[in-house]
Amino acid sequence: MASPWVLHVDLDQFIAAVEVLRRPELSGRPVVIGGRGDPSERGVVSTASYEAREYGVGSGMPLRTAARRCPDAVFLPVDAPAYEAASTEVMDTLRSLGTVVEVLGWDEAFLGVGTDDPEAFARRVQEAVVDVTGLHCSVGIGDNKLRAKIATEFGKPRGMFRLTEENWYAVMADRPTHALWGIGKKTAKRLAALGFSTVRELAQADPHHLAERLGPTMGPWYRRLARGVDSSPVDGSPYIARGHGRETTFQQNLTDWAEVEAELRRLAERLADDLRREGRPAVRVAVKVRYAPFDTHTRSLTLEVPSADSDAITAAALALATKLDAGRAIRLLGVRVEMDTPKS
DNA sequence: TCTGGGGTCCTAGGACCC
DNA sequence: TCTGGGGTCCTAGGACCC
Repeated sequence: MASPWVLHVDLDQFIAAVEVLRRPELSGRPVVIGGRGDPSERGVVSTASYEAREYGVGSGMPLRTAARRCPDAVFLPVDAPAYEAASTEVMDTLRSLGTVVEVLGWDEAFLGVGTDDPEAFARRVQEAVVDVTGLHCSVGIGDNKLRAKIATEFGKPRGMFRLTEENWYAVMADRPTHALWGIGKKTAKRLAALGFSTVRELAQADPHHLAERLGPTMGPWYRRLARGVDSSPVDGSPYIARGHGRETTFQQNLTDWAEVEAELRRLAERLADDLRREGRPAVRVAVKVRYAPFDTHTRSLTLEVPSADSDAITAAALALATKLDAGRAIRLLGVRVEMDTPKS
């Protein structure tokens, strides 16, 4: 009888790999994709090729910093449609293997697989993906999604790694809590202040103590993460967004209020287009503002009547804008909408 | 380091109602 | 009069992930 396994498939340097595929002359060179591809502009690195990472360039880093660290890198603009097309090709390939596929963004997916040889299945996945798309991936093999996801890092690049209840503590016990999926820098710091710096320490923490200090939901959840416990199923049902947002960071801060209103109109109209295409009305509208230098706020309202109408979304955004500080220079503006969540 | 854009989920206070 | 407890909705903010 075949056993249930979770495979986490993660494309290696996905965006950079897509760019190199269509420009083979970039192969082997440091390539950095981010913003509009101009490292003198405001923007951050989306993905750096392995060659660029050698210079200390990584995701989320300001483009200016990346250019300083690796002046010889090729800088390219983000081309979302190209990555979406490549992603679709990858996900279709995964589905063709006859497994449940849960998509996690452009370059990752969980597979629910019944097999007695998960490594052999992982190899089949890697071969199918590279044959069809030319892209390489790493595979994490786990007895649940959490362990599969964490395992992938140990398989990179182009490899695989198995992480289960069996070897969980051997692999993870002495690592910082930050190594867990769902614990970021802020939470790791809070946990360290409570005396929990490693996965082992967090796993052995008193759950009541954690609930008291970190909340009744989050506290016990962090402890489960540290123990590698996760019972969530691999869910292959089509993704239904809770909301959509559009935002722009300006190369020069905005100080003219007429420009602020014009930008909000544009963002609201784009969102209304998205909503109409989906055939779902918005129930809430929010405006986001980032004043110079980096002070971010949101204002939101619930619509009296759910709507996907461009005028209604725009009117809501402009009404919210009256609560902004017209005297301050603005670095970023955004509009987001939330839809009604269909009850399952 | 001078900090994008697209998302998800949790928390917490106040309003409001019974 | 000076005081309840619970439930739900609204709003703002924050943490995290890719």
